[in-house]
Formats: sequence, C-alpha cells, structure tokens
Amino acid sequence: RNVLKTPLKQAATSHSVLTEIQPDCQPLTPPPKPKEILPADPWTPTSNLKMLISAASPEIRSREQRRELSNTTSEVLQAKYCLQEHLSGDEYEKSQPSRKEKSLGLLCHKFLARYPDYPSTAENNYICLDEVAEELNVERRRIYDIVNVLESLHMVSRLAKNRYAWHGRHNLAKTLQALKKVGEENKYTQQIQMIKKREYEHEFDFDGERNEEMARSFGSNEHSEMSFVELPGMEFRAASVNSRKDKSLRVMSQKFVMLFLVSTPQIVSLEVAAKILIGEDQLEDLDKSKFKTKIRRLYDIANVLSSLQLIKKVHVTEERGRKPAFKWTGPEVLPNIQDTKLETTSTICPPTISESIPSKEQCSKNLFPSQGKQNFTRHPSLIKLVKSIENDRRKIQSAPTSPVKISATDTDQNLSAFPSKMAQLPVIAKHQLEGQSKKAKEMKMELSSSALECHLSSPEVVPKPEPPRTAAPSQQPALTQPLGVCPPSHSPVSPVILPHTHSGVSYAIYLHPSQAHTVTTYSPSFMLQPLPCADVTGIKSINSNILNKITTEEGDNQIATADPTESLPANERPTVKSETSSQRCLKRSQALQENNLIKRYRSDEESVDTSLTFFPSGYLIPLTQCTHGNKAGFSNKEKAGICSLQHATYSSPIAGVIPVTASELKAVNIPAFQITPLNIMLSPTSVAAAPVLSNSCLNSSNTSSAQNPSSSVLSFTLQHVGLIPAGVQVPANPVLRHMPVSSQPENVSHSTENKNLQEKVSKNILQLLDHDGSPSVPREPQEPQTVTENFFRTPGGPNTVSSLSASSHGTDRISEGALYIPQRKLEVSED
DNA sequence: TGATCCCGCCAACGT
DNA sequence: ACGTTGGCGGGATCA
Repeated sequence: RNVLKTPLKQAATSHSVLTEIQPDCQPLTPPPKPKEILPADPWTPTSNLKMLISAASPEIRSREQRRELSNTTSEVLQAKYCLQEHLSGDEYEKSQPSRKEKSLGLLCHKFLARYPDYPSTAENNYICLDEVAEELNVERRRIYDIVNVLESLHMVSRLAKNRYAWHGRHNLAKTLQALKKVGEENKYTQQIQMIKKREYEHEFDFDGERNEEMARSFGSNEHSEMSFVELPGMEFRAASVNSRKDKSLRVMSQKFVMLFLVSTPQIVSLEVAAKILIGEDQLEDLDKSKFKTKIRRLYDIANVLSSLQLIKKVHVTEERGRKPAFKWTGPEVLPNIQDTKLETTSTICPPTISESIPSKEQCSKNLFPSQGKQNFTRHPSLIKLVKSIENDRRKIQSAPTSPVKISATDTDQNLSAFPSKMAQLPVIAKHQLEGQSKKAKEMKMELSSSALECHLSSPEVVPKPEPPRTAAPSQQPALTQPLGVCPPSHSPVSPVILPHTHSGVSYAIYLHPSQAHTVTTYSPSFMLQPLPCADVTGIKSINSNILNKITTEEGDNQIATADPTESLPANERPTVKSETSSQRCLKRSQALQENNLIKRYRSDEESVDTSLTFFPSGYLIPLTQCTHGNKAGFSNKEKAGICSLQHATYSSPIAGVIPVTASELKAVNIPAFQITPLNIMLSPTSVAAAPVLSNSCLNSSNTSSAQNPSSSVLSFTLQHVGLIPAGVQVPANPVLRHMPVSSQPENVSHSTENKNLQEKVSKNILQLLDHDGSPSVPREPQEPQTVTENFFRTPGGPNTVSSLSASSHGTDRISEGALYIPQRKLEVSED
C-alpha cells in the first residue's frame, strides 16, 4: 500500500539493512515505523542474486550474514549505501528486489536466522510478531505464514496475542514421529498409491470404481480430517490457537509432512499432496480452483519447510513430463513406536500443564481422528483449563499489543531481540552446519573461528548477576546481555549447576570420533541418482513408473564437498577436544549463566515450560546439563569444531545430539527408499528381542556406526548420574564396532535405529534415575521434571514405567535394568 | 506457457 | 469496535 514496491525498495533496502545489521545503532525503533516495502536483505545485491538462484544454498547466505555481522555495522551500512546509491541505474535494477527476494523462503530463512535451532530454554525465545515483521520488513501476514508452519512442527507455540515462543528443533523429532504415526494411521501411504495409480491410469476421470477405491482408502478417516496434531507438552499452547478452526496451513502443513514421512521414497509431488489434502476434506470434486488454491498453499508450506531444510525441491519425471515434487531431507523418523513416543513425551511437556495432559498416545489419537473418531484436539474442559493456565502465564508475561515492539525495555523483548542479532552468528553457523553441512570444511572452520570471534567480541557483555528478568528491564543494552559471556566460574547464581555440568559438552566430543566415520561415509550426492524406487507398499509396478526419475534441481552442489576422505576423524578428534577444553570453559560458563537466567525466569514466571530442558535426543536432563542443550550461542562453536570433523552435526552438542546426527545424516544422504525397508525390519521389535541391549556396547554391534552413540550415551548417562566421572567415557566395545555388519547404506539405517534405541535407553535410564528421585543428584529438583515423570508414566505403557521405577534403585544396576527393560517396553507398549 | 507464489482483501476471531 | 489471524485467490514473475 505504501508505494510501489519497485521504486521504493531502494530506500527500504537500505533502511532494512540498517535495521537488521546495526543492532546498536538503532537507538530506538522509530515507533511510527514506516514499514518499508521491500525487505532489504543484509546481503549485497549480488549476493542476493546468487542466493536466490541457488535458493537453498544456506552457506552463501550464512556466509554473507556472518560476514556482515562480523563487520562493523557502520561498514556494512556504508557498503550498503554505496551499493544502493551507486547502483542507481541499471545495475541497481538487477539488484532490485525481485520477486524472489521477497519470497517466503527467503523470508523464512531470515526469520530462522534469528533464533537458535536449539534454544537453551524457551524463556528467552519469545517471538513478537510485530517486531519480527518490522525487522524483516514484511507484512505481518507473511510472518503468519511462516509461524503457522513452524507451529505445525511445534517449533514455535503461541503464547499470546502477538507472542510466540520459540522452541527450535527441540521438539522436532517428536513431532515428526507423531506425525508419522498419524500419517500411518491415516493410511496415507495407501492414499498416495491410489492417487498415483489413478494418475497413471488416466487423468482424473471419475471412474466410479476409482473413486470408490479412493473413498475406501480414505475410508477410515473419511470425512475425518484430522485436527492439528499436538505434542503432549505443546498442547496447551496450541490450545490458544486452536480456537479458530485451524484449517489449513497449520494442519495442512502437518499433513504434508506426514506424506513425506509415510511414503517410501520420501518424495511427494505437489499434485499428489494436493489431491490427498483435498481428498480428505471432501472426496472428489477436484475442483480446479480448489486444487489450484491448495497448491498455492502447498508452495507456501514447502517454502518454509525448505528453509528448515526438511525438504528440498526436486522433480519427478514421468512419462508425462516432470512434475514438481519435494523430497524429504529432514531427519529420519523412526518407525513409530509408542514407547518412543512416550518417552519423548515426557520430555516435551511443560511441567505445568502436564498433569492435565492425557497420555501422549491419547493425545495423538484424539488429535488425529484417523480412525474416524472425532477430531477434536482436546476436551473442551481441558481447553478451558489450558486457557486459564495460559492466561495466567500471559498475565505474567507482558500482554503487549502488537505495536509494542519498540522498546527494548521489556525483558522478553530483550531476550527475543537478542537472539536475533547477537545470536545470529551462531545461528548462521548452525544453519550451515546443519543444512548440507558438509559443504566445506572451510566453512566450518570459518564458522568456528567466527564463533570464537563472536564470543570474544561479545565479552563486553558482562554477566551481571541478573535480576529476575522481570525485574530487570535494562533498557538499552538489553540486546547484548543475553549472550552474556559467562564468567569462567560456574554460574555464580545458580547453585544448581553441577560441576560435571560441562561434561555434557565433553560427551559430545567423545562421541564424534567414532561417528565421524559414519558421517563421513555417507555422501549426500546420492540424491542425484535417479533411483527407481521400489515400492514397499502394495502397489508395485505403478510406483516404479511413477517415480522414474528423480532429479534434484539444485544438483546438490554442496555434495561434492562431502568426501569421506576429507574428514579425518582420528586427527581431528583430538583437535576438537583440545579446542574444546578452552572453549569449553566459556561455553560452560555461558551455559551456566543461561541456566541461571532460566531458572530465574522460572521463578519469576511460573516456571512454566522453562524448567524442562529438552534435548533433541529426547533425553530428559536436569537443568544443569540442560545448559549444554542450548546450542544457541556458544554451542555453535562447538558444533563448528565438531562439524569440521564430521560433516553434519546438527543437534545439540550434547550426547543426545550424536545419535541424532547419525540419523540425520542418513536421512539426508541416503536415498530414503533404500533405507526404509531395513529400518522397518530392524525396528523396535528386533531390538527388543536382542539381548544385546542390556549391554550398552552391544547395541552398537548391530550397526557399525551405532556403537558410538550408544557408548557415548551410556557414558553420558552414567556421568550424569554420577556413576562415573565426567571425563570418562564408557568404552564402546571395539570389537563390536568393527563388526562389518553392514557395509552398505543400510548401515546407516541401522545405526539410526540403534541410535534411537540407545536414546530411548538412555532416556529411560535418566528417568529411572530421576525416579529414584535421587535428590542427591545435584540437579535441581524441578517441578517440571517431576511432572514430566508423572506424565510419563501415565501415558506410556503403564507397566513400563513402573517396572522401571521399581528396578531403579541401585545406580549401576539400575542403569542396566533400565537398558534392558525399556526395550521390552518398547515392544509391549507398541500396539 | 506453466510453474511459482506475492500480495493483500477481507472474514473469522479475540478482546 | 477494533486489532489479530489467516483463508483465499488474482494476477505478477519466473523459468
């Protein structure tokens, strides 16, 4: 509305640049904030183009960003200006914000860049929509698009009016798991088959039979459209949102994701997706317009998912021609096992609410009407309850209306603000690492270095003993604070912190070496290969036809990077450690601080979600350790370091991370098709059966790669428990390691599973420990945890937990028992 | 052209 | 009544 986009953009650009880049400079955001039309990117026009072109290449972007960030604000600004002004004419044209520059995907990237993948604690990470919109120079409407899909993944949750909480990827695994399950329940696989079949046979003609088939396939859920899938912990939050008929985006996004998770070659064409999504709502009437609209939405969603690097655009070539499709590049999702979920669940849920929360299973079931049940998310009563809770929470928090953003005053805001700017560096680094991490070691190196720099630079920030965030609305410097460098000593404030605490970090390190191999091994390039996918599903031939060629648009440029040779696990490993030691301190200290902050928060606030720490892995860990969990600031460094060694280390630096890594790698690199079958076979059952489990080492045996995680996990756990000193790592059985069990890609899958198992086990252990309620443990006894545990029990196989708890008493034995038992649970619990 | 998908109207909701 | 959310689809861009 303001003006013509084109003409204005220049100004906008420059302006935006200012905004984004210079945190300090911005004394105040001018209240009137004229939103400039164009979203100016911090990047140079040139870079923009490049970026745009290689839509996905996060590296570049990150690099750019990094660079810019590193640069003095002034410099950057100047540069921008120069560019802008000089470019006045033709040159500028090119740089002009083309449509692409306004793309949702790009916007989403920017958005994501502001927040850490694994925020230390939810507290800091508040998102003020207005703020974000302003800073990114976009209309709020667009932010909604992003947030909505993020919400569908539980990466954010709505807190209040203009407010969202950023969870990052902590819940991602669980969410995906849940989604997968639901998808399976809905028989999405079959639906997909049907549609494909139909397509092949002919275009959409309405064969009565076809339709019937379709109907049948849909049959179970029929008109049912599942409502928003919630995670146990997340529910309430969602509740607030739930009010409105969450129709599309949110739900649609989930469904879309489900399709990926369910389908064997994890590739979904827009067409199919659209049809299925439509189909659910109303069988048939492929209204053209409707279809079109659906596809539009799917693009929106896909863009965001792409930014999250969960999917990637590809083309499926058939007889007819090539159709746009997307390939899942996100983490592998384990075969759904309820057990897992249960465990997971505990982790997720915010303590407060947890009690009211039905078991996670129930939730999922209720949520998903897959079986033709109703589809309401939760009982109204619950909702009310939730709402009330939320309200309280909100009260506590600020209830600012949208326009608020201006003042840095607000603690929350500060917090939120902080991440965006200060945190960016790390974030960026993270991104790079995560995405196709391998790209260049160089990059990693750079990142790491940059990260270091960041820390160094940041020192200004003094870790003052912060008053509870509420109390201290330090207005000005607020931005900086969050990063606050940690005093070398453990956090002064929180007594809670354990000395070992840092151990978490070390764990991560330990793990890497072994994993490095694994990581190294995989090469992303595979994607390129046109693989005829074998359909696991019933319908055979058809599929093969359908998915003849799969071409990656981008061609995974980065892939080349991944040379197995490059990564030298052995060499690097030591390096890492060494570096770690020095850095570690910092990190730790930081972490500690963060903890403190968090704790304070909690105390201040209601302690709501904060208290729980979530690890990607799903480990339930005492706050102390939680510290590590946040990759946010410093962790990145670690990552960077690690990454250099191994290609991708995504998740948290901690032990929990490790397993994830393996899986993720797998997911990314290996063509899904191949992997899938194996996984299935291996899945929980087999595991359970295996006696191996009792032994931590044994687990690894199955998978070559797997071992590491297991051992690491074990050590991690033990350490936490206090059974073993922090530095010590439980040795993985070397012999087993070497076991050449599977040399092929399958390994990966195995590893994944193992990983999962291990995770579970570890979780169990942790839980057990918790259960014994060893107050002795330094960790804080936080309510949340407690709640969690309870929660845990309830939902989960009732037996399982109890059994565990019973056994849990002798530390050592317990651990063993835990290992063992849990497995069983898995089996049993699984329906 | 078809594939993408930006833009923003305007209705559903919340307060 | 007004602000927040966000469905929806025209039509501009891109390839």
